[in-house]
Amino acid sequence: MPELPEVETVKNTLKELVLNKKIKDANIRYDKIVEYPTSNEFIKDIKNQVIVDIKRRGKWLMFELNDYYLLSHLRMEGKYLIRNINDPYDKHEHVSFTFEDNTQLRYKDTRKFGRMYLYPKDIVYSKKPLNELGLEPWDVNLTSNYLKDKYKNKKLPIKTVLLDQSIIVGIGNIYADEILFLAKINPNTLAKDLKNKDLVNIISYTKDILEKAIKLGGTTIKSYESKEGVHGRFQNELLVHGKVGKCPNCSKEILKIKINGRSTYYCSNCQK
DNA sequence: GTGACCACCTGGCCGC
DNA sequence: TGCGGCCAGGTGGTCA
Repeated sequence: MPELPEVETVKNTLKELVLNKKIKDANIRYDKIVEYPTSNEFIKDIKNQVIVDIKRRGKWLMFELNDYYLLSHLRMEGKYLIRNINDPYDKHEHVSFTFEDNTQLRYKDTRKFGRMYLYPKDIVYSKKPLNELGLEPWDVNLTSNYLKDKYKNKKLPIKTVLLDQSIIVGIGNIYADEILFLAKINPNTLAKDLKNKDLVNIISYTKDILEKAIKLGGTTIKSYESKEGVHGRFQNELLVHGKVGKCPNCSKEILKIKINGRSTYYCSNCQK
């Protein structure tokens, strides 16, 4: 999916395109994308709202409106496009927002995994999903002690635990592999068994990698693009994820395994 | 509370 | 060429 850097890139791109636009109508072509409220309420409530800001929390896009927050998760393949009101719909464009200038912001999602919520501003942080999210990578409270406490009973591989959005937000399958490679941690190591220096390294490399990926516009793999025609460049910087061949450190072979059903790439020599 | 497994969907790729 | 099976960057629900 779009992970944190990709969502940040989408956020920044959309801010240039739709900020201060007033939504005069909305259209939901696939109901399940809107998790809350009902489709009818969603359309009724969002009419005449102005997009006053766009923020990000973890992998969630937060469209700040006059009275509401529209939360949008792109999941695996979601993307936003600007279209004209008369442009024909692609079969994978499931939600559209029409502005007063007759342009439309359309949500396109081939696999229909993306989800949206619309909450009044005063309760958005107390409701799912925002109330279940962990710390941002740059949160000053993200310390080795915080991770030690969160990991103390985790009998799961660190690869799996890094993807847990209730601990640290924003890390997905790609960046988890990169973080563990740089921290020289075997992805199968149980989270509870990590040493303090491992936790320090995880925090440090998480910030480094995500910052670098944001600067490069994220990672473009297969279907993900920040918006149509815009490709991230971080895929050129990936060290292990999706690599077959030799480790950039030691020249031993990069292995591909499954951990809890997720493809995982690592070097068995560097990551003992 | 924790962990394993499955479902959600579609399209691309590979082997036969 | 056509078909079946597998795989894909995420998350939530169910069950033991």
